[in-house]
Amino acid sequence: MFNKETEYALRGLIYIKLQNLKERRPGTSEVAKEIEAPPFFIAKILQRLVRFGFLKSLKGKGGGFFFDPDKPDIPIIKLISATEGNRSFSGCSFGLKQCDSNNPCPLHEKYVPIKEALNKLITEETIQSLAEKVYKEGLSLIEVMK
Amino acid sequence: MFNKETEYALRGLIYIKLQNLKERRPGTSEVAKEIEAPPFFIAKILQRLVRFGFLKSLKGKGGGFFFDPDKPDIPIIKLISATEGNRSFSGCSFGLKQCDSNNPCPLHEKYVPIKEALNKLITEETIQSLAEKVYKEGLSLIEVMK
DNA sequence: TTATTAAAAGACAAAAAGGTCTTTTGGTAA
DNA sequence: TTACCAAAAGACCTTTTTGTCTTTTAATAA
Ligand code: FES
Ligand code: FES
Repeated sequence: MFNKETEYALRGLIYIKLQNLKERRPGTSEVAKEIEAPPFFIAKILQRLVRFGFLKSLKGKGGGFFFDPDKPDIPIIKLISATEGNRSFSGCSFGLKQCDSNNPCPLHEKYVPIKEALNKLITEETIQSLAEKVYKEGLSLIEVMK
Repeated sequence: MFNKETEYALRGLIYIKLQNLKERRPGTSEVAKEIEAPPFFIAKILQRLVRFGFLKSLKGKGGGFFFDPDKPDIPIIKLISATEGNRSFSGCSFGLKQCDSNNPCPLHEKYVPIKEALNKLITEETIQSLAEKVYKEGLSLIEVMK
């Protein structure tokens, strides 16, 4: 569905948001551990997210990552655009250069509604809304033994 | 959506099916040209499809690729399993090791219906049904200038 | 039976994705 | 003001995906 970078970014951002609510600013190694991502890789990904303006960071003792409380919520479509380019479900499932009802592929008719549902999902849900869901419903960001 | 190999395989198989209906057996270079795929790459892909049993082939003069008329239609989920492994939309969008309603990710609830629609699509449609659609509706397998 | 044709096989290579590590820079706190 | 800490930057590596090419094998037709 999404690539690894997007998955780690999603889980990482949600973890950071959750910690921010507890007045904490987690660092790269904590995030890596808690979302089960490769430590150096998540470090690089979080750096990129800061450069993109999704996150803020502080160096040195007590440093770490946090959300700017003044900024609006981040729809995950924005995250996906940043991590994988804006291909976000606009393309043709069949490989045509563009998905166009004037030149549809044989999957077009049935695929378009699915694409629209996906686009709706990633437009409506935000990092913050997902974090809230995790918090309220006690969900896990990693595999859990039952 | 799908990877390149799957896309080329899909378009290639449909093109071959369409030609078979006209009592023709296209070869690799014809298929490559008609679906706008890299010639050596589609050659390799078609070879694999023959090994998987999706297609038959004949060497030498008048040779080429064709479907065994005695075999049942091929649902595209089978093609996808062959080209990309059976990950076919069973996984978690969030990157959890498995998509499980007992340990759902925050996207689970809204993602599951989409996944089901996708699975329905790729289970119901076959190479043959798509070829028929292309034939009946005069669709194009490549980009078209209008 | 020989020339020709076209797929099969498999080595090779470029590009992208995924991941690791070291060095530098900018903060914090004692 | 120094010692330490943690992110930033960027080089480097591995694996997977995508693509190319050469050689071999098998079929056909003259
Ligand atoms: S043209 Fe292929 S999905 Fe729309
Ligand atoms: S658990 Fe993530 S999609 Fe089902």
